Amino acid sequence: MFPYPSGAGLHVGHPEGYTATDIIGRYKRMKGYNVLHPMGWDAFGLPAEQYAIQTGTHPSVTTRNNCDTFRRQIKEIGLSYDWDREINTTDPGYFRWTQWIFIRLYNTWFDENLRKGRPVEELDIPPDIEAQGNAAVREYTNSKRLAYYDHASVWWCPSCSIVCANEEVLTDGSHEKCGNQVMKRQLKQWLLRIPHYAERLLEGLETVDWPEGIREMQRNWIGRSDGAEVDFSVSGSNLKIRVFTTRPDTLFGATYMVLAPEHHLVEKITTRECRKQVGDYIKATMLKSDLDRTDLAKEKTGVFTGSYAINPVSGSKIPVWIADYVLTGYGTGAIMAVPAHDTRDFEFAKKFSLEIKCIMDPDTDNSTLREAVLRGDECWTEDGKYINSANPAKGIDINSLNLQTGISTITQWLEKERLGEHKTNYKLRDWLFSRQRYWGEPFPVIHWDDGEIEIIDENNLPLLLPELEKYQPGETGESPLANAPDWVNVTSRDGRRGRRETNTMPQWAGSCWYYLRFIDPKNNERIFDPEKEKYWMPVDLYVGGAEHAVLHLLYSRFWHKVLFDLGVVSTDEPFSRLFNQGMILAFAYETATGAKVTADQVTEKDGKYYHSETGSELRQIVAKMSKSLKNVVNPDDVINRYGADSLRLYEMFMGPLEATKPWDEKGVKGVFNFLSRTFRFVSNPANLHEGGEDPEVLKALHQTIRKVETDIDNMRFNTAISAMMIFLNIITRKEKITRETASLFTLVLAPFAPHLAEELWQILGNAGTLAYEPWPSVNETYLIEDTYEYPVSFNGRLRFHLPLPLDTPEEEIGKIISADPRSGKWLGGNPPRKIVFVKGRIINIVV
RNA sequence: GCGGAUGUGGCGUAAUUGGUAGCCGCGCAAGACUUAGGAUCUUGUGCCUCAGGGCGUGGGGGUUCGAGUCCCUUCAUCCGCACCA
Repeated sequence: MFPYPSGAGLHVGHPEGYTATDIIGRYKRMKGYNVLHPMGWDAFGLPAEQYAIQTGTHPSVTTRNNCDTFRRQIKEIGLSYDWDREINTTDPGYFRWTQWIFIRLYNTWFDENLRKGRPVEELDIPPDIEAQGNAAVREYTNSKRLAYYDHASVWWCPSCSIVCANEEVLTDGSHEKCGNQVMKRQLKQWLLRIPHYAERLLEGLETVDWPEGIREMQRNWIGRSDGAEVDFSVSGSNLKIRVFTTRPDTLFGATYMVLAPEHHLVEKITTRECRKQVGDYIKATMLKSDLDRTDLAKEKTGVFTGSYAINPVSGSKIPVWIADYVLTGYGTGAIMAVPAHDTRDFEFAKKFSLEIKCIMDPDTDNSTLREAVLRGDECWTEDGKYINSANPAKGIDINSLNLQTGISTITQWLEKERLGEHKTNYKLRDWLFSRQRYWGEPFPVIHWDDGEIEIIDENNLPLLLPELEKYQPGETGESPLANAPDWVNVTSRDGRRGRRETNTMPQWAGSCWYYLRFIDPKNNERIFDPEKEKYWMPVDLYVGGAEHAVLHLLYSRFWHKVLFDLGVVSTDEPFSRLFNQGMILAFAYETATGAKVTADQVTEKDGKYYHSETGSELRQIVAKMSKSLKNVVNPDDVINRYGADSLRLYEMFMGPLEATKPWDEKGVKGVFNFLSRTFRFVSNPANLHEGGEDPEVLKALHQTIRKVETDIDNMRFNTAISAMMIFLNIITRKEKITRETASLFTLVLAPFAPHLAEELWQILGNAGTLAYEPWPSVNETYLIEDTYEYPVSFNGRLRFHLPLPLDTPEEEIGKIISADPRSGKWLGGNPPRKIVFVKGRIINIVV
C-alpha cells in the first residue's frame, strides 16, 4: 500500500511491508519473472491544507517536499521500485482519471436482475415516469445513479469550521484535531450507492486469498442479515408501520413497538396528550451524539406516543413508543419489540413496566432459568419450543416447532397473507463522498441555478484546483474553494448561470484505484491500455497494514467491481492475495509523573532504566510509535549507524511479518554482526579456494538455498535469515570454502541485503550486477542422507541418540536396542512391551 | 456482549505440522587477543538438583507409544465491531 507522505518522514514501520515485497520482487526477478513493483504517493489530505492555513504555503509545495523526503528515504533503503511508474494522486495527469471514474459512477445504475452496474443510457424508464415529463425522468434517473447529490447528516467541527470524517471523531464526541465537540449537521453532499454491491462484495470475499480476520471484518461491516418485513396497522387509523425483524417467529411475543425518534410517522401517530413529551424527547435525542446513543452503559430511554398498533398474528393492541435505541438508518427505522426474547427489548420493557410475554419454552437444563423465562422474569434468545404461538382464526400455529422451522413457517404465512415478506438487510450505508476541503480532487460538476446538475465533458478533464489567497474554510460549511469566485461562477454560452461544485473528493478517491494506474502511468489517452491491464491484473500480492481492513479495501473493491461491470477492467476482484504486516511498536520511557523521555536520554542498568541527566528511574513501556510518546524510530538514524542492509534485515528478522513486535536497537546490532561477519569471511581471499567443495559445505549450502526459497515463497523471512546465519556459522567453522560456494551464497543473500551482496559479488570476481543472475538451483543429490541420528526414548523420555543407516529394517530395531549397553538401565531387565519406530524420526520403547 | 487472534527462557523468536522443546539472534557469564574495549574470537547459558535425575510451552483435565501442536475447560493480553432488531 502506498503511503501518505507526511511531513514527519518515514518511521521504521513503513519499510516493513516494503522490504518484504522488495525481497519477493528481487527473488522473483532472479527466478525469471516479470515483476511490477511500483511506488507512489497518496498525497491529497488534510495536513498539507492545515499547514497552508497556518503559513500560506500552497499544499502542492508542502506535498512536493514531503514526497521528496519519502522518495529519498525509500531509495536509501534500496527498495527496487520501478521509478518510471511513480504516481502521485495530486498530479493532474493522475486525478484526471479519478474524476473520469467519478463520471463513470455517476453514469452507472445497478441492474438488480443482472446484478451488475450498467450505463444509464441502458436504464429503462417506466412508462408512468416517462409520461410525467423530463423533470420526472431526470429525477428517476438520478435516483438510480451510483453517485448522487443529496442532503446528508455529517459531523461538523464548529471550531475548525470543517466537516469531519467518522474516523476523525473520538469516542467522547470530540474532534481529534482540536478536542472540541463536533455536531451533526445537514449539508448537501455527494454519496455513492455502495450498498447495491453489498452482495457482490460479500461473494467476492470467498474467492480471494486474504487473512480470515480481514474477510470477517468486511463481512461484519457489510452486515447482511436475513429476516422479514412485517406491517403493523395503527389502531384507529389506516396508517401502517413496517418493521424489519430477523425473528418473525416471535411475532406472538411482540407486546409493544418502537419507532426511531426520526421516523416519519412519529408526528402523525403522536396523540395530543403525548405531543409535549414526544417533542421534548426528540429534541433531547438530536443533542446526543451517535456515540451517546449507542453507549451500552447508559440506561434505555424512550416515551409513549399515545398510539396503539395491532399485532397482526394475535390481533392484540400494543403500545407504540419512540426510543433512541432504535436507529433510523437501519431496517425500516421501526421495530416490533419482543421483550421475552430480545435482550434490548427486555431491558426497555423492565424499565417501563411493559408486558413481557414468553412464547418459547427454552432448551435448557437449568430449571430455575427455564421457569424464570416462562414467567417473563428472564430473557431467552436461543432455541426452544414455541408456546402461546397459535391463532386458529388466522390459520397459523407454530406451537412446539423449533426456531429454524418456526421462522420459515411464519415467513411463508406472512407472505401468503400479504402481511409481510422475506427481506435481506445490510448495515452498509451509502458512502459520503465529499469533503469541505481544498486539497482534494475537484468534482467535475456544475450546479446550474435552475437546479440541474451537469457533469463536465470528460474530454475537458482534468478540472484543476484554483489558486487561492486563503485556504480557510467558510463559516457556513462551504469548502475553501468557495473563496475563488472566478473559478466557482460559470456562465454558459446561452447565458445560464451556475456554480462549480465546491466540495472535493475524500482522500479515499485517489487510493481507490492507484494500483491500476501503475500498469500504464504515463498514458494520456486513456486510463490505461486494456492489453496491459489484462497482462498484469489482478494484483498477485498486496501488502499493507490491517488498519485499512475495511475502508480502503472495501472502497477499492467496490470501484473495481463497477469498472469490471463497465468492461474497463478484466477481473472482478482487484487483489488476489492480501497480506497484513504487523505493527511495529517501540519502547517508550516515562518518569514517575508520566513525562515522556526520548530513548537517547535513557541509561540502562541491571534491567532498570534511568534518566541520563537527572538520574531518576524511568518506566519502560511498549507502545505504538507516536510523537507524543517520543518513541518514533527514524530509519535515517538506523541507516547512519548500521547501513540500509541492516535495517532491511532487522525489519525481517524481528519475527513473523504478520506479528506485532517491538523495535529493539539491540536486535539491529545482531543482524549487523551477521552482515559484518559475512563480509569479513567472504571478502578475505585466505578463506577461498578453487578446489572441490567439502561435501558437508555443499550439503549445508543446498539446504540453505532450499530453506530460503521456501521461506520466501511462504513469506517467512525471519527463518530464512536464520538459515543464512546458520550457514555462515558452518562455513566459519570450516574456515575455507570455494569461490563458487561463496558466489552462490551471495546470490541467496542478495534479495535481503542487496548492497552488501553486490559488493561481495564484485570482490569475488564476478562481472556486472547480480540483480539479474538466476537464482541458484538446489541440487537434490547433495541433500540425500544415508544415516540418521535416532533419538531413542523410553516411555516417551529421550535417553540417548543412536546413529543408524536410514535403510535399517524395522524388524532389527528391537535387537539393536536390546544390544545397546545404555538400554539395560531403562529396560530394567524386562523385554520391551512395544517398540514404536518411525523411519527417519524417532524410536520409542514402551516398557 | 459478539467476532478475530495470541500466550514458549531474562528479551525477540524457532520447532520437519502429532515425533529430540528452546534453532537463530539479543542479553548475560567466563576466557583469549589487547594500552584499552561498547571491536573481534572461543566456550557456556530454560529451571531445580542430594548430580542419579526431576520439572518444564498461561492454568486444569483428556486422547495417544508420544502433545507446544489435537479435544474439553479455564484464565490473561491484544485487535476489530458494538442497542444493526
